[in-house]
Amino acid sequence: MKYWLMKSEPSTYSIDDLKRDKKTAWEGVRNYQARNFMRDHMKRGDHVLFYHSNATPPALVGLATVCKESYPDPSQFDPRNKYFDQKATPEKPIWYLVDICFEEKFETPLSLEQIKNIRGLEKMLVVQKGSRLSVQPVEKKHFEHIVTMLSKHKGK
DNA sequence: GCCAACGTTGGC
DNA sequence: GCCAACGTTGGC
Repeated sequence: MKYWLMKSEPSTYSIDDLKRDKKTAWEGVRNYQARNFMRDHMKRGDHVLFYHSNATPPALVGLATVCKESYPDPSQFDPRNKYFDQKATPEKPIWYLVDICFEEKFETPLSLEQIKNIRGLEKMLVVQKGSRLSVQPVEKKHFEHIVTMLSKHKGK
């Protein structure tokens, strides 16, 4: 079982959107490192911290799970899509994604500012300066720390 | 293979 | 809106 953090701008796709949809395809990731995590390492049942970037304040806002393992991102083949990639073909896809399913919206988000100031979480990738990765691994101890603090389903 | 120019991310 | 920190592109 692995743990991840996925970023989304709430104006693009928020935790409330995921709550409504129950499930979503994580389209539009165009960074190789993030792609590799999704394509090669994210497994069904892995836990995901949902993060709002470019938000006021930027914060962890909920939990999701990986509910479908990697497959080619369909948006790369669609010329009308903003994520269209001319170099990609269905025979040779470049970009991959996973589906994630809604688990929980935190009653109280955990802001980036708070994470920086909580002893034990200050080493998380997301608070490192210049960490722009939109899909990133999270250490088990960090995940559990956060779930213990925020989740209704503590310690599962 | 280097690296300058450019584009993007995301906190502030 | 600014800009630092990255990642990507493409000429050489």
